[in-house]
Amino acid sequence: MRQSIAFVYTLRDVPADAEVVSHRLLARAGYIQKLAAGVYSYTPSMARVLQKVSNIVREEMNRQGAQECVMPIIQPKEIWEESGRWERYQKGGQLFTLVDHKGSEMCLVPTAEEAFTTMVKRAVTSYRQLPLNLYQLHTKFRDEIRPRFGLMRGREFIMKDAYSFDIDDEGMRAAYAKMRIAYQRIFERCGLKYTIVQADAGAIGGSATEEFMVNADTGEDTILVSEDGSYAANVEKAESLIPAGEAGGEAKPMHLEHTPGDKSVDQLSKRFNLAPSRMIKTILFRAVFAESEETVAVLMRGDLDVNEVKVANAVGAIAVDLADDARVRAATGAEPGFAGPVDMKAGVKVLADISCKPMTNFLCGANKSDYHLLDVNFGRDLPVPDYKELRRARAGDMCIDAKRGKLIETRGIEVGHIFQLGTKYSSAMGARFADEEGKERPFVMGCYGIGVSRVAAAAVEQNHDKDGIVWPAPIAPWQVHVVCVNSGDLLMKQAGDQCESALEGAGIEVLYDDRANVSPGVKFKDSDLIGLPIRVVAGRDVKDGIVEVRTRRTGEAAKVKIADVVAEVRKRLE
RNA sequence: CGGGGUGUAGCUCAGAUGGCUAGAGCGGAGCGUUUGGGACGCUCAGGCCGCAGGUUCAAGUCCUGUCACCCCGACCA
Repeated sequence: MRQSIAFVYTLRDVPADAEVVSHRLLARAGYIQKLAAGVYSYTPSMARVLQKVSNIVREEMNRQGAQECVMPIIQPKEIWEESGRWERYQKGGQLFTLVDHKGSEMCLVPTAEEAFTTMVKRAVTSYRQLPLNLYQLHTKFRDEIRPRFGLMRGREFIMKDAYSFDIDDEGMRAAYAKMRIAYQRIFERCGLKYTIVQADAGAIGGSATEEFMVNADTGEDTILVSEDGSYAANVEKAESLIPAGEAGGEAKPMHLEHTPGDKSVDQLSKRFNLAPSRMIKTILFRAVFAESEETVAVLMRGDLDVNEVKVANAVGAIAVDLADDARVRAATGAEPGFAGPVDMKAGVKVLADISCKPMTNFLCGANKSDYHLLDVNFGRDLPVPDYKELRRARAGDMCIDAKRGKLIETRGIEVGHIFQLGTKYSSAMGARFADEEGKERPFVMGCYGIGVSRVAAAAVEQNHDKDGIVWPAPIAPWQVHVVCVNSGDLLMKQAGDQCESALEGAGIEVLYDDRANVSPGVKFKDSDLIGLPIRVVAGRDVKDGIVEVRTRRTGEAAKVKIADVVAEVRKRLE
């Protein structure tokens, strides 16, 4: 492709709204343009990158026996009501909905469990037709509460989504294992360094689920990894071992203490010279359900933090968030900062983290402004609560298997997520088949997503330098950038043309900067920015039949005869 | 949705206390000089100052509303 006629351009200035490096570089190098918040146009060069990623995905999916489909992007409300997700997604504010001319409600799909389940249930009636794994590469829509970071969190994005249909759990696990292998191969082939982590299933549902995280400091997800690397989990899911708290001793009588203004564990620790692990903090949440809301009080040992995802799962809520002051007052009858589990108002669900279980003679809020209770004991002063694992694991905690060492915190970009769904959708939607005994059974499903456009952004996030993008060769829009230093110089022009045709003849994709009247400096800057793996420069040495071949990542360059360009480029692409 | 902020040329931005015939740099067009790291000179084009009201002799500037976008927080491939 010749740059003199290609729609390839670069920007000198960084668009004001570009914050993360992938967004800045993709915009400056002419790969993407923003059309609306979280909505991007892909230029020809970006389309090539997306094609590369898509093809890798396709090959590895097909290799595992999955079959490609194309599903509607606009879907009727009905199937979403069948699965029960219309309400949930709308409540989350993430569903793009529209109404057609006759008043029917539709949505732009955020994911396609319903459509695939419907398609399969209409056509598959017997176990003999199973297993199946169907997928598509298509645009998805989520009206993100806050789109940001360019392609990283768009409202419209390209996703590969796959759905497996099996006879039983064993089949589902086998399908899951295959997808896990496919994903490993895909991300390796894309040249990404990644970590597989245990994850929370969120709105998709299901049991075992893992995320594929591209390692990047700018990632939005926090990951905890054991020192030996064998345990890795999203912080939403992570578990850990913690030192026992300070012992409280034999039960003493409970008493009220005046604690004016002391709302924090720190302040109380100082006032009573009491270790935070001797206190229980009571954190109030608003739990959102499909048709209602509830106040939930979570009891947590004073030196530990609450994991909100675990709270939501424990109560079966769509989401939980910190209660606002009004809700706190309604639940406790006191100002925020003095909430406690003793005599909590009716209607407030009380949960306790398991770390609270051994505690005796602890300190907690009194549900009375400026007062706390000391020497409180479960069973005597308040009912024994429902104990759950609600604690947020932290860096420095011991891995649940202590032999693996302590947990280290890193960050990642979620590019893939695989789920063992079970029969959540098939049961809800009446998707059944006849088994060997002729009995009707729901499909046992799995679902598997890869953010294709996000993979491209993550690749840039992980592969760039001060001058621009450094594409991993397998997903670069072209393999080689041939740069003619001065297209007005006949010899240079001829050498450039020769390199272009020799490389293309060898099946190597070439972007050829043949622009006239563009200074060499500009061409080199643009070339660095665009970031193709190999650069071939037709410059001052062409009079001797020599061009320069340079590797973008290392900057290492060699002078080679024009006749040897193909061989040199091939060597470097390996 | 809550909190903060910004809308002026294709892009990045400047335009105190209202006086504008609206600017700069970059980018673009033309001519010429350049040609191994965003080169130089001359000339030129380019603006419903986000939108709608209002105040005023006078509004890019003040007021009201509205829309869009960005940042910080709760959601996800």
